[in-house]
Amino acid sequence: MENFHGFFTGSSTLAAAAALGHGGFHGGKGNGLSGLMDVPASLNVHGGVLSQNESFVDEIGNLARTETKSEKKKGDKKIRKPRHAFQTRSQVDILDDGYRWRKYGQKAVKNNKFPRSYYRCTHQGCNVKKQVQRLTEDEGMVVTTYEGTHSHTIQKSNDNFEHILSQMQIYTSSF
DNA sequence: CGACTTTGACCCGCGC
DNA sequence: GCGCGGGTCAAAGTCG
Repeated sequence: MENFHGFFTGSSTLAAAAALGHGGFHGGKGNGLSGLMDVPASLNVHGGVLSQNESFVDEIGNLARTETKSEKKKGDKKIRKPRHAFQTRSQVDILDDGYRWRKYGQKAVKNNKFPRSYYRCTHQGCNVKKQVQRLTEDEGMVVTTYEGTHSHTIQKSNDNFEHILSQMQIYTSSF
């Protein structure tokens, strides 16, 4: 699972945890979420928000889309950055992973009554994106999809996130 | 006043 | 070609 190299810089614990999930997540179109795998875990996020269930899915993105329009004119490659879906049971959409995110869009998605929010890492030169989406079937479930890899360290104090990680329990019996 | 959010418009790929 | 759906832009608004 080399794709998680550098993912969540400064917290190899989560990278290792994410490596547990080998999802058949067909990203992009259709009911991609149906391919998510559940990895029972317990976690406290944001100090007070309860999480009872989580799952990780990694995807080697192979969709035909370049990142920006400016690059698009010459970019003929169909290579896309790996995307990593992170499913969490939480009452809030925003999981504070230590990075600073700026919201740049929100769209209503089909087959889902909740909108999907698009965020970009505000660190200069870091074009990591993430999208946050709540499931219609279970509004307590939030899916966060990361795209790209952070090329810098976490700007905020790691303490909170490390605390979260320390409380994380990954059950590997399913794999 | 700077950083961030909101929101409608725009762009693009894809299926018909 | 057209319409639809997903993703992004950017101006205006909001907040600390």
